[in-house]
Formats: sequence, structure tokens, C-alpha cells
Amino acid sequence: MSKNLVIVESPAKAKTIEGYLGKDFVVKSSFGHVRDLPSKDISIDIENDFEPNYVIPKEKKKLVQELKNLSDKAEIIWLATDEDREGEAISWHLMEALGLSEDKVKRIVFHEITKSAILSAIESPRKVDINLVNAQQARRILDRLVGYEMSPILWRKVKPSLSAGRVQSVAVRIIAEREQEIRAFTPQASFRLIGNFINEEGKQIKAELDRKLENWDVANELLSSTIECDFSVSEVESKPATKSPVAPFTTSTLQQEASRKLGYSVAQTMTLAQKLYESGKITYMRTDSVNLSDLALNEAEKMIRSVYGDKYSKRRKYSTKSKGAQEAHEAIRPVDLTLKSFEADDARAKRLYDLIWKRTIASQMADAKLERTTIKISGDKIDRLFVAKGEVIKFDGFLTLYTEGKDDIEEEEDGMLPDLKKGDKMLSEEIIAIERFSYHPPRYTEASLVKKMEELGIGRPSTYAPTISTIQKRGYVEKKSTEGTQQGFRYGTVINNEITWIEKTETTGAEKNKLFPTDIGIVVNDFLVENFQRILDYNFTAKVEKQFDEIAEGEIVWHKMLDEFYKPFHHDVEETLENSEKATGQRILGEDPKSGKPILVRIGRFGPMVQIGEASDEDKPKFASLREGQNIQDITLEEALKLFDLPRTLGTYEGKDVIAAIGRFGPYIKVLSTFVSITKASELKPEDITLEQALTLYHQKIEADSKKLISEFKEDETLKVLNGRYGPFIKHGKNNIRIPKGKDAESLTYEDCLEIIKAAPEPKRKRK
DNA sequence: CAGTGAGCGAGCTTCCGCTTGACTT
Repeated sequence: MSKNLVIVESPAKAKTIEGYLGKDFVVKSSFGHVRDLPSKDISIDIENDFEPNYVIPKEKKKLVQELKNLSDKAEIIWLATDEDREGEAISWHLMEALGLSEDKVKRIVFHEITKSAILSAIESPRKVDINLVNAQQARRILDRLVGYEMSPILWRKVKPSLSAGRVQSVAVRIIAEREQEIRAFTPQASFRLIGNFINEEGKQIKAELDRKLENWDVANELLSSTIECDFSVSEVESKPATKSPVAPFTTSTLQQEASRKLGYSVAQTMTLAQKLYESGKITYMRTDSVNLSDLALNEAEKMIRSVYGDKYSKRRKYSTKSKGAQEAHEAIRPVDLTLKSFEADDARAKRLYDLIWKRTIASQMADAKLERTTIKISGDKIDRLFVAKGEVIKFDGFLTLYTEGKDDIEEEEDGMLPDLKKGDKMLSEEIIAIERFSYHPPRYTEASLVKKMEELGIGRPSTYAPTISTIQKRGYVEKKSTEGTQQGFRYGTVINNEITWIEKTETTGAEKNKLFPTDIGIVVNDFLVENFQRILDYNFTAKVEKQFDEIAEGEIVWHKMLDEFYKPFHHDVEETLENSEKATGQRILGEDPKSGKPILVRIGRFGPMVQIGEASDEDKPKFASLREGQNIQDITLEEALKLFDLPRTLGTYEGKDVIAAIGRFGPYIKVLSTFVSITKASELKPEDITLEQALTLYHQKIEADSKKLISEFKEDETLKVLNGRYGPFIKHGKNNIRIPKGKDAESLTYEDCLEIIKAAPEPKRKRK
């Protein structure tokens, strides 16, 4: 048995480190935290200094037992969890869960997985820092209190199963408030003037008027003034400039750049990065550090000098700009910087690697040297200048490999300008005036939301992706694309001293994969902002983080900090439960022309809906759910009334009503007890489908279903062998069972089926 | 799988941060 047991957080890390240490060391992984508060209730004794009740989760029991067996036999246990608040807590929980005595334990830390870093860590062990552990406990307990006291309020005041928390609720607020800004935005028109000029030698240049013109009258007047106007170059100015590379990737910047350049979702990027990490291609992918190890710096320098030449190399150290950074790891970089590419079946992972490789190498390259030129052209009949800006790369430096993507719609690229001299006479070939409209602030993408969250210090590298998935799963936010709208604009030209104006149209405002708040998101956000201002404050996390730091420094006691937070918070909880109205986002649209009763839209138990009449009326009110794409804020009375046209009875078939409606899975018809989807391909709509058309669909389905059945058995009517989307399978009551490879579906007997069912794993009930 | 929305009351839902698989569709 080995004398030394080393415990790290990640199994991939354990494998690497075992290679660096001798045979006297066994390296194991804790797979993250080993104890936590149970999820069933709050599990904090608030009266008793917020004493937490930690448990070992079921799925961790086996692992903890294994670690305990190993640690009992080892002489020294090296706790090598990450050097941050969570890592320190994991070490402490390990001591508690494994029953380790302090004299057997040595706490070591390293920020990079290199042999020298690990050996030097072994040389300087320390004790577990209980202050830092307490800071983590305060963080954990505060999050539990906030989440588990606020969420139940939403169940009662808005809708069951909703959730609220320090991080997710602020993320939703960001999206909801951006939408408010967009709704409040009114586009402003202005006119841009662009001239195409040519000099006597035939050199052409495109230049824009130095400011936008506020309306058509002004634009038309200036355009008219360019008729028979003499133009000449009034100024030529050239200035040298430099561009520097950006820092290597952190989790957040990797997610942003993979979204901009490769179109990956935040979750996709993380899955691919995890694969690259596990196969040893990149360093750890959940990091907030931009630091590179000395080893990596040396390797980069050597590689750049030999492949690109000495003048392309520039050794750089970057420092983090984000406030909450804990920097327990390196930046995300290739493990082997000389590995430019590799064989792999996953093209998407390869593209992500390529991005990481280029970003890392570029970060160690020289500045690009540019020359920026501005040429100004004046005219004798106008008092404004036309300006052209150009940029010439004198030395490409890091740009040879990498340019960072941009979130905003980019202005036209500045290219090279012709060699013009001051005083050159310029002939105007064409002057154009284009009407432009200012554009509302852009909606967030998943990645730009992560960027914003990082700026506010909410969330951590390991939680950005899960948080974004949570707020979508709860139905607060949805990812959508919009087609944009037709926008008319005025377009004027002066050619051959003649002015013409025409009307043109273009499509503007198309958006891809943007985050939109839902009705529920908006109602929940309004409710929380009103009742829990302090938690929803954009700076709340930053403020408590400061206090966590003070706990870590030993300046304040953790449960006193919690007490000060909890008292007023809990008061708000009680107050809200007692006094606040149910939040429904209710809006009255008008009157039902048939009954004269009020029509209103609101959030119901099952989501947004329209209601005709009040609950207190003699007849029950009528209800209808909103359809996809409709929302409480801007549905019209007409649209709301249309929702009551369905379900429709088309007629009868074999004595039963045939019904057309729209359900959870789209439009359908119901004949006898069979549901048949109305597909888009059929070009039929539930609003006007006829009985005849419906019956045709029904018979087509019966026909198709008959081909589905491979065999059935008289012994058990609930058991059938069927052809499904994924090939043949056995249907037994509600359970679907796969047919093992090598068995022929058609020749299965009843006994064969029973055997397969017996051997099949228990079906897991998925929760919604 | 294609409904629901009152009220009664049971029993359920929920947080943030560390880590990977084991699942099915």
C-alpha cells in the first residue's frame, strides 16, 4: 500500500499528476464536492448560528468509502484541491467526511499542472485555512437561504415550480430590462452623405460627410449644393498606430468567441472543451485566469521564433481584469503548443481547438504596426468636409494568426486609400444621400449574457452554462430568431449635376439566437424587483463577495455576517408572503362583442392565457392558452378572440364528433379516440379544415399505423413488437424496450419478448 | 401526448458551485 494519498478535484488531473509523482504516491479524485446541503429542505439551523446539516449525497457514498479505505492505510494525505474558496472547502469536507486527523493531512496547491509546479507544491505544504472555508460556508448558506425562501413565494404568488436565486434572478433581470429598453426605443432618422470622387490621374476615393444630417430638408439642401461644386483635397494626414493581441482564453471569453466565430451555444462549447481536456489536448476549461505557465511561455516563444521568425515573438504576461477572479488555474491553452492540429472525428472539437491554439499563440506575438490615413475633401459651395479613413498594415505581427470577433454589427472595413496630395482637384462622380435609422440596443446572446454576468461578478466559470440553461428551462427566457422588418428609406443621388430622390426598402433588425424574456419571466422579474430590491440589485453579489473576503481574512465572523443579512431579508420574505397580491401580469383587452364580458390576458396556473368573464360571474369564465409567439404585453383583442375559435367540431364520424384543435404538440384532429397531427406539409389549418379532409388524414394514419405492427400476442394484449423511429422495439404497456443486437424482430416469440423485458434495465421515469 | 384555469388540501417544486458519466431520445 502506498504511503502517500493525493486527492485532487478532477480525475483527468489525477491521471496527469500521478505520472509526475513517483510510485510512492497514489493520486485520486474527489469529483468536486463530496458533501452538500440535502436538496429536500433548507437544512440550516437558523436559530443556532446557521449551523448547516451537510450530508454525503447518495451518488458519492461509494467514492467517499473508497477514499476512506485508502486514507486509513496511508501515512500522509495530501489535499491538493484547487486554490480557491471552493477548493479549500472541498479539502475541509474531505477531512470531515473521511475522518482525517490534522497531523496526517498536508494541504498543497498549484495553479498549473506542470511537474515543477507540483514538486515545489509538495515542498511547501500548509494547513487547511478555516477562514477561507468559512467564507465558502457563508456563500453556500446565503445562496441556500435566498433560493429556498424566495422560490416558494413564487409558487404561491405566480406559478408552481418556479425558482429564484442570487444569480439566476439577476440574469433574468438583465434580459427583461433590455427588452424594456427596446420597447421604449423610438428610431431616429438621419441622412448619411457619401461621395465618390476621382482626381485628374483617375485615382478614385469614397468619402463620407463628416456628420449625419438630421432631416430630409437639410440633406436635400446639402445635396443640391454639391451641384457644380468644385472639390479639392484639403488635408492628408498619416499617423502610425499599433494593435496588440488580446489575452489567452478564460471560460467566459472562450464561450464568447466560440459563439461569435463558430456559432456554438455556451453549453456546446463547454461539452467540446471538456472532451479536449479529457483527451489531454487543452488545459482545464473552467477558469477565470489569463495566466500562462512559464513552461508554456517558453514553448510559445521557441515555436514562434522558429516558425514565424524572431520579430514575431513577444513574451507577454496578462493580468485579469475581472473583479471576482480567483485564478486557481491557468488560462485555457493547448497542452502542447507545437500541436497545431490533430486527427479527430469530431470536426467541431477540432475547430474549437484551432481557436484556442491561435488565440494562445497570438497572445505571445508582436504588436501589429499600422498606418492610419485620413483624407479630407472640401468643396467651394459647401461648408462641411468629406472624410475618408484608411488603414494600411505595415507589419502584421499577431494579426497573421488571429483577430478577435466583435458583437456589434461592424462598420465597413477601412482599406487602403489612394495616394492623393493636398490641393488635388477632385471631380465628384456621384454623391449619395441615404436615410438611416438609429437602432435599439441589441438583445443578448447566451455568450454576451455571460460577458455581462462576468462584469457584474455573478456566477462562476463552472456555472455560466448551467445558469443559462436554468433560466430557459424555467421558462423565463427563450432563445429565438426574428426575421426583421421591412423598412422604407429615402435615397437621393447627384449624378451629372442632376438630383434624384427615390424610395427604397430593405430588411432590418433580423436577429439570430437572441434571448427574449417570456411573459412569465417579465412577471417574475417585476415581482422580485419590487419585493426583493436588495437581492435583485446588480451590485448585490459584489457587496456580499466583499464580506466573504473579510471572512476569509478573519476580520468578521461568518455566522454574524449571515445574521445581519438574514434578518432584513427574512422580514421581506414574511412581508411579501402576507401582503403582496398574486402577480399575474393581468391586462384588460376590451369587451367580448358577443357577451359584453371583459376579456383579459394573464398568467394562469399553466402559463399565459386569455379569459372571457370573471370568476365571480354566474357562468364560468372561458379560457384559452396563448399560442407560441404571442405574449401578454402586445396581443390584440382580435388575436385573443380568435383563440376561442378552436376546438372546432367538424361533423361526426361513426356517431362521434370529429374535432380540430391546437394542442401542446401543434395542430391536430381527433377522430373517435385517435389523434392525428396536422402537419405543415399538408397545408391544412385547424381553422378551416373540412370533415372530408380530416377523414382523409385519419385514414392515412390508420394505414401507416398498420405497417407499424410487426407482431402481437394473444397471451398479452399490452405486448407488441413494433416498428419505430429507431427501428423495431417491444412495447409493453407504457414501456418501450430495445431489442438486443443480433435478434430478428419478426421471429420473436412471446417467450422471447418476456425474456428481453426481464433482461432490460428498469425504465427511468424522467421528471419534467 | 393533444387538459387544465373556482375551491378544498395533499404532496410536489427550489439555490450556487465543485466535478463526471449514465441515461434516452
